[in-house]
Amino acid sequence: MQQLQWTDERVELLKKLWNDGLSASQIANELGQVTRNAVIGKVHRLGLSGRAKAPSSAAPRARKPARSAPSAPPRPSMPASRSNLAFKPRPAAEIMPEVEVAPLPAIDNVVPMGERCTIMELKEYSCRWPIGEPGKDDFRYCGARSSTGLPYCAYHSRIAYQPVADRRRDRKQAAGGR
DNA sequence: CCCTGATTCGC
DNA sequence: GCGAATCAGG
Repeated sequence: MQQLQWTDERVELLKKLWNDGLSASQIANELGQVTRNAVIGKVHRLGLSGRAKAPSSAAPRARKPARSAPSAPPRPSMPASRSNLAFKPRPAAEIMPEVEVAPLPAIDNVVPMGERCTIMELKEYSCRWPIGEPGKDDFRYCGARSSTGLPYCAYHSRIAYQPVADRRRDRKQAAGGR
């Protein structure tokens, strides 16, 4: 069994993705065969850590007393389900806000193909409107630039929040007008 | 709980 | 040098 080697190719991909703003676990998934710990470790060894990081996490830590004793597992409560996946696939209904998703039109076609992206390509500002069936091979997110603080682009924000506004307005009318 | 990067240290 | 274990924080 061949040990993992940080070939120039993989290192360059690592650098690219890291500078691109992807998280360590995302990069780990992209590279494959490595955990996010490995990625982080490599990043530090390469000296390209800290990309506009808050000083809070840079606070000194007490040294570990010892980790040697294998006869004394310190964390027996850790389940064997350690996964290096940053995200698990979720049904669209879980991702979407509180909105009755009944009569939503087939909006898939209005999203520019070029903007669609996988979960790995999502940025902080990317529109998270799901397109297609979660888990399926062609499942994508809208990916278009979203407004500040909103999980969706301007277009999908309207779709997502309009029903809420409608319900609120209707309730208001029903309460007041009677 | 989920996640993030940072750090230590056995290998 | 590598990366799991751990820590500290959001």
